[in-house]
Amino acid sequence: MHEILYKYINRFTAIPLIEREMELIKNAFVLKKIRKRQYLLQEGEICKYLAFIIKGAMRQYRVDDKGSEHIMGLSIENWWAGDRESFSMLKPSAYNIDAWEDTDALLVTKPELTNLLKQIPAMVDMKRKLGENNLTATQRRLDALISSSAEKRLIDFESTYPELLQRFPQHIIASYLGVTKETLSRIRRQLVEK
Amino acid sequence: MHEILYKYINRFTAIPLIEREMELIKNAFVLKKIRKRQYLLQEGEICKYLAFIIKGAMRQYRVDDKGSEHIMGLSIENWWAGDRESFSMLKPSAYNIDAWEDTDALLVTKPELTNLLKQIPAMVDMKRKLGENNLTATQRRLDALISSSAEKRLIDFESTYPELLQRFPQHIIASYLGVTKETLSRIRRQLVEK
DNA sequence: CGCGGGTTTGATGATGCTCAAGCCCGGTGG
DNA sequence: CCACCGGGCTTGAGCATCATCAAACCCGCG
Repeated sequence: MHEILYKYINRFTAIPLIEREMELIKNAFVLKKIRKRQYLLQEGEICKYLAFIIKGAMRQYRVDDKGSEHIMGLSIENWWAGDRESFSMLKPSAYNIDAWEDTDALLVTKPELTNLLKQIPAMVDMKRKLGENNLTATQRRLDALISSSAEKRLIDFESTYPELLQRFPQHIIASYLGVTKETLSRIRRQLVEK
Repeated sequence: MHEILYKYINRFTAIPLIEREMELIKNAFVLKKIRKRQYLLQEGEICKYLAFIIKGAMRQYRVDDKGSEHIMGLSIENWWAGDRESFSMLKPSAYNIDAWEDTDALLVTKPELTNLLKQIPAMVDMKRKLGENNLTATQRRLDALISSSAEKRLIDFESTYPELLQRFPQHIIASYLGVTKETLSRIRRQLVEK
């Protein structure tokens, strides 16, 4: 189970994990099975765990005053789930995270992660690069929202995240892109008609 | 000149800077005066410097195919300027950064910063928190874009960044919020009429 | 005085939302 | 085997929001 995580970490660093480090990781990351529709985090709670997804699919979203959901993030195998703001600052989260498919994830708490970072240089590398990638991805999305049409955002999304397209229904993708499901449907038709 | 930076760094850490560390910082951060309208970074270049602003105001923006500008970030005293994606990954930037007012900034290169991080624990703390804050701010902006009206975005902006309101003209703020200057103008009138 | 940058206003049109209805399809239970 | 149900997707009509384009205005400054 944990081998997948070791491999993942090694992809980020020039200093591969050694036996002792894998042992530490194995103890810190606990396997949790999360059923479809089950919450990993609910609005108002502090995000206690970061989850590395072994199998399955999760979504992070906010519910507005009118009751509609807005997707902030989607994650599948080999991705992370968790509200980093709440996790790192120990503040109540504004978001919900739940499983869209039955999911196996490895959970780690903040104290345990901090501890690992003190002892495992490879994980420091990973964390740094992960932070960079995250910021980059968020900025791209922001950029697209202020400067591109919904059509362009869809095209970009399809080429950037083809894996996600096949795992989540259209109304979820629509919300991620910042449009309604009806609008997404119409945009898709227009694209086919070309 | 560098004292402001020392103070800034100390705000992020429980381990205050010592004499020797300040010396290192002083050598790594070079003062640069940037005239209004002068570029710190142009699209296509690799972002060689992170800039800590001592005095003045800068903006980061993208120019789309139609030639209109989209503001990605604004910074004034005690903030940073620079394209983190380009800086950390050494990739050509999609953005321009220029001075909106005559600006004094302390510039640091990536090798120098890396070196400082190896030697100064306080700066590691600062970098971590800065990263967290940055991601948080970007996520909030993203959230607002997919789930709030332009009116709510303006109200939030005014209460979150009152300093910026007084330093940048409305058409810049409008672009930051993802609307045109005309729309912003009308929204403001509506708000006054209430 | 006139110029330039910034802001406002108006008219018009595009884009995307809302609400409501119908469709498609893969279960599930009679 | 069929009827029905629910979730997801599509379609249409009407409406709200916002962009675009053009013009006027305002004001500080050379």
